[in-house]
Amino acid sequence: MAAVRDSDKAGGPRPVQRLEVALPVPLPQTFTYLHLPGEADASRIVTPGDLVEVVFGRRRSVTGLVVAATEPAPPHDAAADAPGDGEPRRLRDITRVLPPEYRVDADRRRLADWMAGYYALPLGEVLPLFHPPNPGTAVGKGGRAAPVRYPTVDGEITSLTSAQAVAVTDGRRRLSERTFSAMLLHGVTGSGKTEVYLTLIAAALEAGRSALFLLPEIALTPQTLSRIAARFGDRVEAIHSGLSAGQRCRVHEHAAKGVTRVVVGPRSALFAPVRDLGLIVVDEEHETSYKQDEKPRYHARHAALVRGRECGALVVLGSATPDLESLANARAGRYGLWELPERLGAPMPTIDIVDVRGGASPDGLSPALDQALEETLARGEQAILFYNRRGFARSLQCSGCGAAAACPDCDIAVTYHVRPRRLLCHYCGHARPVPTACEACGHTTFLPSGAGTERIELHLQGRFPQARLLRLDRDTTSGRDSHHRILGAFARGEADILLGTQMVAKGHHFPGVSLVGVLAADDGLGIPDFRAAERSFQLLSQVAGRAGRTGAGRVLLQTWQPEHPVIVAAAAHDFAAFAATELELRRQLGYPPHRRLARIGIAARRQVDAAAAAGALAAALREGFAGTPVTLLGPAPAVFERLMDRYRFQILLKGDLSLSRKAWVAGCLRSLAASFPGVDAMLDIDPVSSY
DNA sequence: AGCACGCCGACT
DNA sequence: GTCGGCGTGCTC
Repeated sequence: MAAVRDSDKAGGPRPVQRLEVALPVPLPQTFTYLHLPGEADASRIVTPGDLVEVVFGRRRSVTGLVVAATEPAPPHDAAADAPGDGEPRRLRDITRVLPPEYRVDADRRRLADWMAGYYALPLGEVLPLFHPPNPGTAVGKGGRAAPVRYPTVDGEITSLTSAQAVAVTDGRRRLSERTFSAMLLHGVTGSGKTEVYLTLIAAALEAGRSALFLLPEIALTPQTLSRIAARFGDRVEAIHSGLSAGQRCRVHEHAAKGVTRVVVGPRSALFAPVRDLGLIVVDEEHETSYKQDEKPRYHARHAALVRGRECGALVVLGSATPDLESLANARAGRYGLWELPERLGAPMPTIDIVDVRGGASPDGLSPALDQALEETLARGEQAILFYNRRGFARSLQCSGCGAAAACPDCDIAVTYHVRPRRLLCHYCGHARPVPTACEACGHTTFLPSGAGTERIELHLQGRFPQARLLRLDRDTTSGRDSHHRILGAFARGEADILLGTQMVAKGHHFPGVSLVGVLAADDGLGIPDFRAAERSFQLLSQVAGRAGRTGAGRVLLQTWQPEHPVIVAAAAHDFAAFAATELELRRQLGYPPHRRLARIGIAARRQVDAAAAAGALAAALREGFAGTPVTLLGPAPAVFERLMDRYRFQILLKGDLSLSRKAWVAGCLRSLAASFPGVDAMLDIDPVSSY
């Protein structure tokens, strides 16, 4: 591993390159390595953009990005190996140069730089998004990745409605201009957004360009993939969670070589190295799953707009319930707007609000919903019931002292599950048997309080014993593909009732469903988050959209707040009314989209440590932001103050943070960790929730 | 972030 | 007596 090979048999030392390499570690600097072109495996001369494999610290193999490289030159003086001043240190050689398919080209490099700056991260920390794990390990050559084949779907729609045609015509024109533009495609459920996407993708391909099609992982159903495969055959490949590292490498290489022209996948698919990118589709653009909830905490929708800008592509954001930020951008003229107001084939379902005040039963079905369900089943039609809490009961209360069984690590009541029978913490996964006696007072009887899908399932089995019932929640979808299996079985009419959590709301076409029942429509409204209303409206609209897509459909919203503007607007299919009310509220409170948000989380094993660090950080930030338009809120204990045996505090920053201010905040967090050992701090730019 | 070194509790 | 908990220190 010596940098200088003075025993070269051809005579004279070999030329060496000095490389500045960005590595995936939370350190701001790059690292210097040496490379000897033409060594062992005839490795080539390296230029910025190449990926290399290096030994780093005690790690055998880390993938890094070359950000600077000297010309190959004979290694002469020892100073070339030493870091300028101070203690001279022998530099390490890189282990390997990855094949050219893995180079980060100029467009993607600009995206990486933007992400590093915008999210205040070292370049190396966004780097893993840009290549598959263990790049270059794909075995075999030629051939397509095996899992791309899906059965094709017959009866493709070939004629467009006039609203679709407007979008497609405008989109084609924008594609032909080969400059960046962004469009918001606002189309109600069943209005044919997908047909617009597919037609535009076809147009991009005709023009010799490539396309990226992003959608939430949960929407990556065999149904969806079949439809895309039917249209684009072997020019399309999908990325999803089921792919092995080797398969991911294969997709990556095909995209880089220009064989694959369309890449479909969840947020991570945005970084696929497709050539001549002309179109990026972000379907269900309001979905919060586009925000990654671990480092790097980026938003794929935002990053998609930047990638589109960097390569002159058309970016289409589609939703039935656009994110209010996207709506504001469209209204401000930063995005164009296409609207598909009409549902195809069937009218919008009628939505009735059912006031359950005073009549709440633990089983969750009002007389009105019970009757509607009975009638639906009698007609041989299908129903979906939505209740957004899994388990049997929200908590298990001691009937002696009233204490609810708690998680030892989270200061949260554990949920009572019947199958299997246990107490489960929904935050950390802690599970324990149901106690025979109260841990606090010794009483031996308990009260299951608050409903869950298991309890409702039990009730339905008793009430409609002849009905075939499927339950869909995280507990029934633990196995591979069980999620798709349950949805597929229901779509084929193999069950009469689908009961579940928000999983039942997400993009699936159920032709036989004529009734949707929402058991607690106001459930999400009490969440202490500024986006609670928006989430609720989106969820209610989405689940309502499952009803009657081929015939007459009916939706019942059970609620304790029948006059709540979110419930009223959802029942009236009135996105505009919801948006008007909510945007005004956001304006008054200074929340997005009127002002931007950044959230700082501080966590420590001991409460005093977290509190002290949060206080010190807030004081430093307050001082730094004095006289600027940035407002600081906090520090305050997080909504769930203790999770996973860690006490959590938070600070919110409201207002536009310049790149340099973000970098300054990130620096404050790093020095905080240094002066408060055992304290973790993280910065979340544009958080998707404020707690 | 890994990954290894280093010093205090409950077990074969 | 050790196995192993996670504090802390470093990374070209």
